[in-house]
Amino acid sequence: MGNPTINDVARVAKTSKSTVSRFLNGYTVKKETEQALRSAIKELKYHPNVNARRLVKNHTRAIGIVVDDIANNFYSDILRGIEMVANSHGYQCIYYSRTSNYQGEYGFMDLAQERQVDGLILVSFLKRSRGLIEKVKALSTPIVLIGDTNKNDSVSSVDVDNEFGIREVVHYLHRIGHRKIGYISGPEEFSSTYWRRKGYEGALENLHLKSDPSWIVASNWSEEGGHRAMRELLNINGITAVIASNDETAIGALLCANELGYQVPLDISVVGFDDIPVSKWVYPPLTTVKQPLYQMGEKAGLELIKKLNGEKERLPERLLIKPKLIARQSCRNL
Amino acid sequence: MGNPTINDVARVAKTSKSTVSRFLNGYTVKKETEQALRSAIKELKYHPNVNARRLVKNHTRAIGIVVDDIANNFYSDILRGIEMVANSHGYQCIYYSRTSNYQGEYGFMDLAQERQVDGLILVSFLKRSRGLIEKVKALSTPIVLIGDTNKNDSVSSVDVDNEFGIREVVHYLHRIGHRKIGYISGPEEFSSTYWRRKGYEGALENLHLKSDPSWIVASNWSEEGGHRAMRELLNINGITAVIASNDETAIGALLCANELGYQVPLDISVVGFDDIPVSKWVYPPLTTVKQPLYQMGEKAGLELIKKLNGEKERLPERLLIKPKLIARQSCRNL
DNA sequence: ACACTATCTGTAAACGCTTTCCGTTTAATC
DNA sequence: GATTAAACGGAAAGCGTTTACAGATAGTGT
Repeated sequence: MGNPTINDVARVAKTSKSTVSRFLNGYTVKKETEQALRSAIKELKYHPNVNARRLVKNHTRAIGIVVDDIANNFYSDILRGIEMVANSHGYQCIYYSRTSNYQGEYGFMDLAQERQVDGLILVSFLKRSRGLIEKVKALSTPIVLIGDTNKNDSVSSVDVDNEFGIREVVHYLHRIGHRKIGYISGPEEFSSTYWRRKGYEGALENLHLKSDPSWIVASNWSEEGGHRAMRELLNINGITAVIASNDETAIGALLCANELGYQVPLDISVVGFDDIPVSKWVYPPLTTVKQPLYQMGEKAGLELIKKLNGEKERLPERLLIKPKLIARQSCRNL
Repeated sequence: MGNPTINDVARVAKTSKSTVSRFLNGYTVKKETEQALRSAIKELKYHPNVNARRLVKNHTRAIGIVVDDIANNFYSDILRGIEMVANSHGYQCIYYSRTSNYQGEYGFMDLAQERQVDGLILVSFLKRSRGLIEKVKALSTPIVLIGDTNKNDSVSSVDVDNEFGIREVVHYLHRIGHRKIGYISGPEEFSSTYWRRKGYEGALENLHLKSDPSWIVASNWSEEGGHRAMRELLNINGITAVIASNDETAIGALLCANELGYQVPLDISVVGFDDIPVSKWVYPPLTTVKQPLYQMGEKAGLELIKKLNGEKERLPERLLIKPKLIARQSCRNL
């Protein structure tokens, strides 16, 4: 009827349950007992009850990965990265989708508080609700954040080096001859908007390129927003390239240019940021900055596991991963 | 130091632990005790230890959702559907990604055997390894399959009504004037290949349309395969439409037609199957059959929950959900 | 033969909860 | 004031593990 327990295998292997337990946990037992144990386990189809084990061990060897929405596969490489390092350290991953869950946005906190997981990785590129960080810090569970985070959050986090990424773009454009470069910025509430724009402005200054406030137009990271912003930028005399602070915006810009009779990259170059899957399918294939998602996942996983392995009181760390420029066909050599 | 337990709550609320437990499990208690309990719980930040509870209750109120690969978001609406009904019945979902997991392809079976979940939903459109079904049937855990399944698997499953879907396509094409229709079939190892082709042949017969074995060309559900198949089909004299048995193939066909100087839909109409996200972005936007993913998820979740709720010995059921034709611009009215 | 480690094994308590049993208190109804 | 029903307390057993601790067994050197 019920499932076989450790007692059952002790009985058929003619030994005690502590020996069985020890064997199961990797302690050495005599050759003969080992064989008896193995055959008993096979015969009974025994599998340890993980709930009992977790109860006494007071840890689960599982980490919770909470995403805004499982249906959003922008993250998928991050998840792969986390799963990779988690598994190789003996941890299981369990996923929690914030938006689709009826316990609501904070439901994931129960995962930790009810001791279903040992630690949490929170991956989110959406705007965080105010107070999320505070709530999360109150958790006694180790946690690391991936995504749009601030320096002073005092929670461990990993993010792309946004400033570096855009700086690379400017340098690239400069190298291939561009001198008057426009910029489509993102929504102010994201710190990555700040850092990306800083990368743009810093690089311009570094290269002694001219700059002008009117060359930066604010937008909202949507295709339609990119479209509008591009129309403004196209009015600027002598502009040869525009950098959009994300790919959707860049695609909107592409579309706008086309509609207005500009040829990309002949008449104007455009570059994006993120390297979302479609960016290579649009026409022309978009030059962009690839977010190092897999590595971000790895780093976050590693950081969490370090915390879990005794280094509990380790200070919050903020890891910035350098992204890579992917040159495709949306920029012209001048 | 440690986490607060039910005993602590009892102590500060000045009641007994059995009362606390009863309260936590939804039995009615006096108004005053309820208040005392609530404030004690809040004060201590008490959260029940789910592992202890699962141990004694011998169920977890969790269902495992195993997918081929979390990174593949073709499924995402299925997942949403499952999560929706699971949550509304008090079940938690935990995801397991087969390919990315180091325990290997069958690692998900431990989820059940170690009693981490009460039931399993296996969603897979990839080719299943031989023996998977057998292994899964040996599990004492309730299970339902989503995807490419056979009638005689004797496991509950839900799938699209493939035959119906393609039949709809043929009728649609017939209605707008097409009479000579080609078909690009899929890999033989999928039962959906069989049913879709059956839908094509059946509809032709129904409508007293001419048919010919050479109008059906086998392919492999890849873009490149669709490309090759289309080249053959385009040689047939007087053909006005071709049905591809999935969207990738259809896109390959589109590309091929373009390269060969045919205009879609002017010179030839093409329709796909699946309604993958890109299908609306290609040129021209692809007419296709939308898989009812969300509903499939719902149905599967419901079926599993029925099994879990006592109806354990219910016979395996096979649910076929009717898909819907999405008419876009890749077909011409003749 | 002996003592002496070094391995291996069994006993029992513990983990945090649910549940049952039963006797007691409290409140509601007539 | 008597009767009934609802809520409660306390104790105890049990869920399936792990883990001291102490006991047994084997292996070694004298």
